[in-house]
Amino acid sequence: MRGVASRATQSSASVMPARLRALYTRLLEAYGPQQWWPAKTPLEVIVGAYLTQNTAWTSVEKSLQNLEGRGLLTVEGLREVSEEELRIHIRPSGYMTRKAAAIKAFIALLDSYYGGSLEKLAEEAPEIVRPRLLELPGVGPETADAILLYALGQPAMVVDEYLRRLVTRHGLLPASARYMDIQQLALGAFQGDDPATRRQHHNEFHAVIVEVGKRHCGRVARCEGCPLAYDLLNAPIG
DNA sequence: CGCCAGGCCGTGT
DNA sequence: ACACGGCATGGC
Repeated sequence: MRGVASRATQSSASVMPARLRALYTRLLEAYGPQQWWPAKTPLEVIVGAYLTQNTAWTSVEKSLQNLEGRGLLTVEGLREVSEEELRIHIRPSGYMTRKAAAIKAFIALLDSYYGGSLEKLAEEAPEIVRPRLLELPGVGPETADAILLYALGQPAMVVDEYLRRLVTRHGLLPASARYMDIQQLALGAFQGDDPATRRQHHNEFHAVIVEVGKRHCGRVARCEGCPLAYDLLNAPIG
């Protein structure tokens, strides 16, 4: 017997996902499908996911071009390049020491468990892949889920700072909500859909959330060009 | 100039 | 378990 708190939680468990889905629908109608991730290959998605950690995407693009121009945006290229040289190429995206080591560690995982094949990695069950990714240096829950969803085609749900603000500021979850709390809520918003549709919604949700964040013009004041972004992300708490 | 960007990690309570 | 600072660089 768990009392009123339990009943309140169970009630929230059904209504909050519906409210979140309504917010998602508004965003999608306002901004349109985003066709994410902005990359040509799964490996480019993965490298981009590392590089974009706390970093503007424009900076990531510079690094990706540095790698692409030298033929290093391949598994073999990243395997053969020295970590020292890799640092130089990814320098525009910051944290070059950590990120170079992290990317090297991913290639090492790919080689030791999957024969250097991203296809084999994608065939592995996400329940196995996610914890393996999380053991890697420089991979937290958001990077792991971004790789699962956008590079490996799994129905993962990415929780970023913008989604956290969306759900807390609209009172769907308390400000103390953790990553997995928010992820469970977001997964619940689409659990009625068939798997393929669900994966597509997960894809578009994170994509449109980031698009809103990009257009938001800073988090303090209302921006003339993006009133919807302000309303959805900077809504009064509760 | 100061703040921020599509986080993660080590350390101190 | 949780808060907090450091990590590097470039854009605005």
